[in-house]
Amino acid sequence: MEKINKNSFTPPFYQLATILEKKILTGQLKAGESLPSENDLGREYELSRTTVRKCLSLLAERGLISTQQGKGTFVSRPSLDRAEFLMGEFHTHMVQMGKEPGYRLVEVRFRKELPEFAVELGMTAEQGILYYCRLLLADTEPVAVEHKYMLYIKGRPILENEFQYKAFSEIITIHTDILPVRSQAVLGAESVGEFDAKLLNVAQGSPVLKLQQALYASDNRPIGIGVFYYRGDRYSLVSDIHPLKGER
Amino acid sequence: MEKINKNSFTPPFYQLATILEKKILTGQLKAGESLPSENDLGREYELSRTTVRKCLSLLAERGLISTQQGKGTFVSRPSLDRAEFLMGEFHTHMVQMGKEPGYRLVEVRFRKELPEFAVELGMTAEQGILYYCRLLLADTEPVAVEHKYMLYIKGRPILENEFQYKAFSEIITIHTDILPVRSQAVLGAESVGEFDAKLLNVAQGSPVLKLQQALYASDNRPIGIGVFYYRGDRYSLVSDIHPLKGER
DNA sequence: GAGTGGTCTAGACCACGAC
DNA sequence: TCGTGGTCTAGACCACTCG
Repeated sequence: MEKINKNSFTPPFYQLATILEKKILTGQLKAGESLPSENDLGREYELSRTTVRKCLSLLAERGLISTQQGKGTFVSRPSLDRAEFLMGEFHTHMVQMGKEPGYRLVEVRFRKELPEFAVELGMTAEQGILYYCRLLLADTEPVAVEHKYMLYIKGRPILENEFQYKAFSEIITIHTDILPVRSQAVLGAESVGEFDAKLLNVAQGSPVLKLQQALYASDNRPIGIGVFYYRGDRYSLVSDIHPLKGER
Repeated sequence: MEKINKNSFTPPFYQLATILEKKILTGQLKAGESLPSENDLGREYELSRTTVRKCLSLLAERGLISTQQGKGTFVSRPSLDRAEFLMGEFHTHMVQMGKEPGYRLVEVRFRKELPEFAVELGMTAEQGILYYCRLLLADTEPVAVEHKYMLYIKGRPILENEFQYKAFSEIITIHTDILPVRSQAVLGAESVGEFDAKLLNVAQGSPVLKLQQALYASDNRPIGIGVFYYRGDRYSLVSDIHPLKGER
């Protein structure tokens, strides 16, 4: 049996995690089987129960095991064949990809009516809608178009440079004094329409990733809605699942 | 100051998390600011440091705060304007959506050569390739096509019913005796080709979500590659970000 | 050197599931 | 009733950052 090296720079909880992970990956522990109890693991590897639990929660986060109170800890089924796609801010993402992010404000305007899809999401125009449209660039090449609609309440003027980096939820707070507390995003594939195709410099009907985001106030009323169209040939999401490293 | 109710069924670490979350959402704690130290929080709310840390790790998971050893704990910027899309197995996903999942095996065959995109990913045909193609259905309607390529090594016969539910990584292990340990998935938008369009019952060139998955052995060599095309009009991914509930 | 987060221990009580 | 995971405490040592 592999032992814990207490003099290593790799902490014990992490060492134990890699040991258990190996047993799962090599089939010594098979899907559906139960692990030894936390107390047993503690005795076996001479660790406190707290440390064992920290290790197990690490494996649970990665989807390798799951726990059931009163019953035990069990090896999960899939582990691979899973994918997790994270979308942060465009700016951050481009920097990570080694590209120079850029923005071009296409239009800002006050609207009296909402587009149909926003109404379907339960949004109401109330005093009006503040709309803006931006083009997102990578190394000066267009990658995505962004359309945003938010409730217009305060008479505060709009400053162009606000749209450069600020997050949508931040802009909404400034302009409406309403705090968004919940957001929902839907990701799918569509054919790009005429207007957006021109901005993106692609043929009408080209495939795009569509991200529709809705921000909700604490009373569950939508106060801002955004739509992004990402060029299918220039933008994709990546998910990586890899084993724990023996050392950190 | 809000206090911790030690008689509540909601555990203290969770109560503290909702208190701190509220302070962040309402702007009492602004982005970039530092939280009180863990010891201070413990004194303030009469909790042990362990409990305070459990609460902070919950908020960190949700992206609300981040910690820096030796410096402190800080409020993060975005919180909303973030999205997390999880893709599990088709079967599970359909059941969650209240649909009846179904599968139709279109083709299984032995190939001597790999398609170009698989070669570009670094895969080699070696003794040959086992290829299969499935149609994924929801309530008998086609939703996606799946193409899989894996190394062929053992002379083991292929059983049709193996492809019904088993995960790709499992099938690979059975047929090659090689354990995949890492997977990478790329998600994007494309126009569907003639072959897949017919299977999906859509017009050629219709927008589809393309998921390309590669499974790697421990020596970092790709041993299996899969491609999914999901109908853009019938499949999308959803991400929800909501505040902690005061009660559980 | 003082303060911060990161890790670990030993022991306690609770809620749940199974017998 | 017993074994399981879930939570909490009080105290310890370490690694890192900063003045």
